[in-house]
Amino acid sequence: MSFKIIKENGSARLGVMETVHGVIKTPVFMNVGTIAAIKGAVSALDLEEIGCQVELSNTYHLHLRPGDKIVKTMGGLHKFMNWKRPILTDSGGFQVFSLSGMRKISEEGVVFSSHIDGRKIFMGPEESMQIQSNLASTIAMAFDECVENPATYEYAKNSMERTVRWLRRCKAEMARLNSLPDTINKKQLLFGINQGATFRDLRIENMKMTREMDLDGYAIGGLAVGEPAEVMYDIIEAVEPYMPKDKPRYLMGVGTPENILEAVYRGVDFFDCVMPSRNARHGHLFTEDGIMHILNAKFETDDRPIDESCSCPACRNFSRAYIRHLFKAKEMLAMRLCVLHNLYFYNKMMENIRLALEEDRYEAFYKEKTKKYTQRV
RNA sequence: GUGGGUAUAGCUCAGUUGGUUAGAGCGCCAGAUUGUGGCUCUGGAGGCCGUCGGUUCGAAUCCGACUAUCCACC
Repeated sequence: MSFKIIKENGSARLGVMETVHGVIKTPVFMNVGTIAAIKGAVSALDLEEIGCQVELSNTYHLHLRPGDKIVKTMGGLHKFMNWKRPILTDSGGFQVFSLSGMRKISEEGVVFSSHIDGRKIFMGPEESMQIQSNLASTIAMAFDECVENPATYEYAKNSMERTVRWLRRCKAEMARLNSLPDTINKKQLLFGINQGATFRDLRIENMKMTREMDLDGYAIGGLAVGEPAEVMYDIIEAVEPYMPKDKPRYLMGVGTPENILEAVYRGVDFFDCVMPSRNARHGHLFTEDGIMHILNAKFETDDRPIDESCSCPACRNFSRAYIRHLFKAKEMLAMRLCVLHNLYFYNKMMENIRLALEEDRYEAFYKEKTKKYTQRV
């Protein structure tokens, strides 16, 4: 693995990361396909067309179904879903806390009940690494605890320290797994995750300990969980000076186009978010002219595409009126077209961000786009 | 034509022994959604209670006629 910064505009960075599954140009948005498929009937075949560089899948979900051992038997995630480019697997830490009603956390790990059938499952740092090794993703995420917002200082501190101990165990386990003969991807990379809730000192303390471990990348987790956006930006600014310059930075689960523009400005390279795909399934679309609700009555006889400046499969072929009709009729094609559009928009936005960085005009670019992307169509 | 049933929101229907500004679900209109349970949540608009008349302090509710509609039988 190598990561190179090609250009800097203030804190914002234009970079290139080389992996065993190909090159990733940063800043990048990773397209979320939790269960090895993008929701909305979107396959790996479509991902190329909408400009996806990295696909993101989930340890927790794939462990429960079909089971990581089955994926390994099938030759790993890449072969299983027919996607040759980089894949990042989320560790499952977030899902353990967001999806399972019942869970018990200890130093060893977490006991939780499956959201599918309720059976009890244990997952700790070693289990998460083993699952991700079986999935054979390009990048594995460390197993962490995502603390709820708001959190008390004491809880956030204890949890953050435990996350660091878990990270050490993740690193050791990955080294062991990558040296085994039957491991599919022996060059699997590991990103650590910064925690500490909304407390600047905890975030910084955590980052100092995390960077000691010399990881392949550094993520900021536990944000965009209900705190105001200004708090999120403030935490990024607090942590950024302590993150290694020569390694990729990943802001987990973020966010709106505005959030991404602001975070790139503050030095973040990787993003992922369910927002473009989930909102697409509910008719909430992102366009160059702002946010559009395709279900609004005013689009009933609108013959124009969703976004007249867009070249996605939906905009090249279909009208607002037609897509609105598909939604009203609960036709799956409506979701598919809208998911394709929103992901195309996000990937194109990242491409435009990289172009602006290349041309040393990011600051003006992001201010102009932030204004446009937050208005309504 | 005869007998019986029904008539309340765009649709399907609740509505206590008659008692304030008549409700629900769906639909419609609008908003939310941030390391995904194809969800879920939050607001809003919308009714001359088929029509006319009667009983009553008071009628969606009781009575009569009419109209529409459904079922059965001629």
